[in-house]
Amino acid sequence: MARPREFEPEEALDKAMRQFWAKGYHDTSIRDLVDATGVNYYGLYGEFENKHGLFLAALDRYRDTVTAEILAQLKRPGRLTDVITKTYEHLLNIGKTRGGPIGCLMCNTAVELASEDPAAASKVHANMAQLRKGFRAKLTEAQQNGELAVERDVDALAEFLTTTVYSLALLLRSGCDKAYVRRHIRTAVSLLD
Amino acid sequence: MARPREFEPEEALDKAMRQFWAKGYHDTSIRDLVDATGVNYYGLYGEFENKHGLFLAALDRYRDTVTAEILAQLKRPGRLTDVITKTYEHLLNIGKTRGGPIGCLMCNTAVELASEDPAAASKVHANMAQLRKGFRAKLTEAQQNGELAVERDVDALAEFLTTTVYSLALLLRSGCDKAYVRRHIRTAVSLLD
DNA sequence: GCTATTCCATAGCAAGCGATATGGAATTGA
DNA sequence: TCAATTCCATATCGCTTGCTATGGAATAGC
Repeated sequence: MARPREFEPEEALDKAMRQFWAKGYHDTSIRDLVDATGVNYYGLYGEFENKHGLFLAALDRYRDTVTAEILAQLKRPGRLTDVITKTYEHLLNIGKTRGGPIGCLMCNTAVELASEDPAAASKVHANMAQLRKGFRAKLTEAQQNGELAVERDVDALAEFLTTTVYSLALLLRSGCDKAYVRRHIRTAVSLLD
Repeated sequence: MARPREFEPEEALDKAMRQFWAKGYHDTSIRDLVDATGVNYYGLYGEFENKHGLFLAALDRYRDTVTAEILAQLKRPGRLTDVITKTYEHLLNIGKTRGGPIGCLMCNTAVELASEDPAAASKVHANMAQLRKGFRAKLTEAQQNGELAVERDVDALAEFLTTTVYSLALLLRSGCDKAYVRRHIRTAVSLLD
């Protein structure tokens, strides 16, 4: 061993993630990341290969924290529409900055990079698949409980509810007020009645 | 008069619009725009004030062409669900490049710029309002025809259908296949039954 | 105390950015 | 025919980009 590093990798990654989340990939510079994390170039490039590597790590971090929390919300017991609504309501409370809501990193990345960055696109789709799986589990459970008619297409509904997560993030990021977003939640969830 | 210009402003704007549409604002350089339009710096800066001005003009151009076409689709006669479905299907056929679909310029802009660029955000919201109005007219007509129950909330549905336009664009841009997008259309439209 | 090793801080690199300045080509009216 | 005007083509500006190189500070084992 020699001189110990003066930063916590996970903490730095968390701050980098928020930076990318707020400003996107292209509009975030290495200097921005150095400022946001408090870690210098050497540390950043030692821990992650380059800007792109740091970004991919940030996407993983997002999955492991934000998406994981959404999935946890989905697994909480309760009536189908209540749990789904509460999960969506939870989205309204994440990703806030002083400048307002910043949506969802995966949604932002889907728009900004998916068509030109296969590695990022892959992580975005993996995230969608995780959400879909979570919704599907809840929907299947509801069919067994009799809350959801057995003839409903659980796969199609799970896809729809997953896309709605992204839709809500889009509305938030584009600056729509919460009342607008809540109406969308109500309308989308009414599909389950 | 003196030497006449060698480009057509509308044609150049159309090409610039497609460039921004495909690659976004930050990732499109002036050189890209010069290459895409065939117009040199002098012509570009003479016609539009700067990069940002050209971008705002591109958003207007998008509204006047692409959004106008969507609204025209909505106004065509036919049963409510048929017209809405066909309008959504129409979205699958626009914004294609060799590299695949590029979604919707307004949706892309909402994600990339709305939080930092008030002028762009304003145009995005105006576009949403236009779409909402178009959907609302069709929904109201359907209520009068008896196709849609009078107790349904036309405003909430119009908002929902508008957001769905953006959702579909998001799915297309993120690389989801058409079958996936079509299932989303079917599920969303089923809300009107 | 000394050397080896690892990390921090900063200067610097080539390349690209948005924007502008310059010189010549094309067209007009006199 | 020739000055005036407008446009095209290109060189160039100051600045930022992602990334690297360098010199010194901090720790470890000996």
